[in-house]
Amino acid sequence: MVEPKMSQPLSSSVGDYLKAVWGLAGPGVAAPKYLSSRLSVSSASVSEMLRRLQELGLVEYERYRGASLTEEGRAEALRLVRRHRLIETFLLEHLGYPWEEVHEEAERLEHAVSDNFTERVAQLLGHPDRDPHGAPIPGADGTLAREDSRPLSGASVGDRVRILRVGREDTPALTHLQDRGLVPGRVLRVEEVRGLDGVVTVEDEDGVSHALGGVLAASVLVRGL
Amino acid sequence: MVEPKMSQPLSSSVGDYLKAVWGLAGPGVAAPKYLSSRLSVSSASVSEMLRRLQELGLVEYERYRGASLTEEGRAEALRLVRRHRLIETFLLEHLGYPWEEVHEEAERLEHAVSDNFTERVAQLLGHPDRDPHGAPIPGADGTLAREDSRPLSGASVGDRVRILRVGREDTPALTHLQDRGLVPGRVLRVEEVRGLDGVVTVEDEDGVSHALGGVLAASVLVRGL
DNA sequence: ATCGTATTTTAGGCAAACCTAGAAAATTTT
DNA sequence: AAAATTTTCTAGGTTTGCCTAAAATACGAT
Ligand SMILES: [Mn+2]
Ligand SMILES: [Mn+2]
Ligand SMILES: [Mn+2]
Ligand SMILES: [Mn+2]
Repeated sequence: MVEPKMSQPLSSSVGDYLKAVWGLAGPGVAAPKYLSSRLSVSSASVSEMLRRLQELGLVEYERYRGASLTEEGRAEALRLVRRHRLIETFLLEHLGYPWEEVHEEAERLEHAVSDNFTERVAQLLGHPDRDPHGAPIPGADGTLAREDSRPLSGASVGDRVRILRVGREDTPALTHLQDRGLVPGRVLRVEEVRGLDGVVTVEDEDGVSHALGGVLAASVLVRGL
Repeated sequence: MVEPKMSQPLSSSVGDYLKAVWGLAGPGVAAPKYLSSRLSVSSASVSEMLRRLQELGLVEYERYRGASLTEEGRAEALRLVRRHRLIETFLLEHLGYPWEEVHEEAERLEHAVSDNFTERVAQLLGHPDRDPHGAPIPGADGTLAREDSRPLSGASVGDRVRILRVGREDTPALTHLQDRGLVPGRVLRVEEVRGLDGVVTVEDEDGVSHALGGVLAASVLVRGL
């Protein structure tokens, strides 16, 4: 149990740090270096913020090692992730945003909307369980569906798979995949997995072949058919 | 002409100050006292901010008198007002918010949404020209429709009028009016305008009478039928 | 015109987020 | 096991936005 401590609402910065810790590590420890590059902030800023987050009871922090979320920190991170993913879905389905642009807008809106807004959007959307990128949407109660997907980079030649999720959020990568129709729901057949450089070649439902570099292939999460 | 000066996006605080100056004064001068009470901020903070706004070229400021908007400041204020009013309309019509609750949520969201978001919402709503409180929505080009309404407090006994707009944004007042059906569009007959205390009594379309205090009556804007 | 009150400004502080430069610790390479 | 490199932390500084207390100015009333 954690002290209630009736805190004032947390800032956008605090929220983004918590999401970043959660995003990498789940229950594990996020290194300062990772947070620094992920949040585009100096390591000095990270050190300072981690000390403050510990002060606030949101992370456990050990100097020179990094930070992991407390129960309270995890709850706050999941609350933001829920907002983020519902907002993305809303932007796509109701405002006609292009698939690759929803993330950026959601990154700001997630800090400005109320719980009231969030739940009304959830209702409007019919309580979806995945966002436009295939990521599971945490429940209002903080539960998160288990993921049974595997990276395309680990598939074998001949596998027939369906894209379940795209684990990237930068616009260039999303645009690239979108242009080739490599989005959640698409069915692929694996033509080649090259050990040398990790390039994976797949054929889509229309018989078109696509070659993906190792890093990109690792972020395309699939499930066998 | 004002220097371009390619500024980074303005903060929420700056935006709310600009809206407050615009809200009172139009082209006139807003006194520090007014801004202080409207924004719930100390007069010291107001002095400081007005100096900065002048520095940024957003207001003209004369010590001990107050501030008025420059062209650039006015444009920014109108941009925010447009967002605010479109968001309110959206919250009411698409998310089912109660009439009296839309303002508060819009006050935060107006600072977080992009122009892209704003214009997509405008399109979704069919480019409305009034928000749920009857206030005109500025165009994307910064134009604002002329208002030909008069305060109910200035009406004469026997007048038949239609509510065009409610010029309040605090939830208690809005709830009070909403409960009595005194919202934009409603038609009323003026039964009494009491010189002594300014109380105005009106009869609505269902034959129900309502007495409004002078201040409240002044914020109900009507047009003769 | 002067007094008293109300308003506004100045002075001095504080907290949140960021930064750069340099010191310290950890890790990897030789 | 040193040395070299990388990572992290500390020190000190900046900007934004707020505050209280006290001084300066303006205004309204005698
Ligand atoms: Mn996203
Ligand atoms: Mn964010
Ligand atoms: Mn409003
Ligand atoms: Mn606002």
